[in-house]
Amino acid sequence: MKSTLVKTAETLDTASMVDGAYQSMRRKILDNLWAPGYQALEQEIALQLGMSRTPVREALIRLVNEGLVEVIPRRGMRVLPVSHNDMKEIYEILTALECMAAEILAARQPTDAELKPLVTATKAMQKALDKDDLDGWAAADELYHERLVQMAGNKMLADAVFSYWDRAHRARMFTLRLRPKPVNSTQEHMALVERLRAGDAAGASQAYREHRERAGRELLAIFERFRLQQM
Amino acid sequence: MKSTLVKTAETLDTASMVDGAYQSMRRKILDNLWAPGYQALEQEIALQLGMSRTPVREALIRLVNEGLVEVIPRRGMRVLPVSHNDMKEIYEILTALECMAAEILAARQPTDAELKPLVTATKAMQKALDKDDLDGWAAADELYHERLVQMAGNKMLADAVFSYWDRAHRARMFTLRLRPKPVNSTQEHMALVERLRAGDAAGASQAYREHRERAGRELLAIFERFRLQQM
DNA sequence: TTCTATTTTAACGTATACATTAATACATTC
DNA sequence: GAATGTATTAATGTATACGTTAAAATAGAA
Repeated sequence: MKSTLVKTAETLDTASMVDGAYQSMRRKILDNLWAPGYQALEQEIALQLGMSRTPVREALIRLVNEGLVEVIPRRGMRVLPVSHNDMKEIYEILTALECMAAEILAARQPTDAELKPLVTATKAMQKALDKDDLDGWAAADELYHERLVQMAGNKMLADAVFSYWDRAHRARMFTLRLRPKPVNSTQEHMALVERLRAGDAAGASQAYREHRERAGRELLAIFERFRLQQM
Repeated sequence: MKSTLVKTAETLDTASMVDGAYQSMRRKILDNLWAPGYQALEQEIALQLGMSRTPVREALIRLVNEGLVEVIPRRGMRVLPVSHNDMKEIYEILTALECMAAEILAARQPTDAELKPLVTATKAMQKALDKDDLDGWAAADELYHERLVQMAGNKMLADAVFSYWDRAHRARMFTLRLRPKPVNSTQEHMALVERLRAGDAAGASQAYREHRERAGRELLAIFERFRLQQM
């Protein structure tokens, strides 16, 4: 029972409580604090976040749309596990979209200056790899792909890619330490940069595709090796 | 001022009022009853649909996510126009996703029985074209593409495609009578079916791509010819 | 005991209430 | 008359109220 509803520290930084609820819940899911299968009632969440059910419900609608949770009528919301098949579907979509991004970018003949962030990110990957800093490697890898997708200039495409990344994020983090050390990644990334610089759309697309298909294969192989039905 | 809130005819057929509100608004937008730029307050819509603001708000969140409307703090919701650039972005995404669908399907070597719906739809297109029934042609064309995308078996990909179709729907309908009669469509569709039957993934993708890129070019050309900034 | 019928509970979906605040209208000053 | 400050209005964002109904619990019968 709250006497007054003032904005708490948790919600102060965001514009609205709906937004605060959305970000807070999304983070909990991505960081695996709310593991796949985790259930909670609207009321519980509202209490946890220090707000009423209304903004929580509205935030949940967004999360449902993004495929991160489901809402079961009297069971509350439930964090959706990602199945082997989900993973396959997501990687097919990402392959299609990111290849298109690479192609668009190559067709635009980006200058060296434009391409610099990609080179920088690749160097950071190599440096992290040399130090056996897998988290650092993953962060740099993500930055590279993020930049590349953004540079293509198709905002909707970038948003879609980011949304699918979110869904696969947990699995990617989980497998990070289970798969072979990504020793070829640096050279693959640089090769792609070369194609982009050369304005070779087909080559860039092809390079990206092989890169992505290998990543997808490795990830799905781990699912099978560890007999994971979902995660 | 309503004495009692009973379910009206409009909402009876749907599970929930949120769903009813969502479908009703979506339809109004796709059918251009709520034209691009149309504005309405939550309260007005609620009154129109015979419900309170709550389900209207929740339905609006979904429409915002799908990119059909925006909600401006004190101006109510507004139906989003689709700009020339939006159109370009949407067609790039659709090209990527639908080509991937064609490729996946071809790789699966679909049987003649499986491919039959595509052949049927193509025949319906030709028949409609012979009768100068453009609406019939468009419906059959849409069915063909819908089936193809569904047959690829990637549910998420299909959902994404449908969502982007929605956004481009008004523009497609508008240009239907402004562009050259689609005399090559039948033969292009049949050619694609042939590639699918042959299990030629690269060929299917390529065929789809040319088909889509031409459609995109024609549509964007009409935008320019008629000096449309948006629609 | 086990199965069925009934009662109770509680979570949700929706409606309503209310405080906040942007936008407008109005008044006042120079 | 223009510009600035104040009062009013009204739409939203959020909280709360409430009826419905699925699920759980209990009671009763076989």
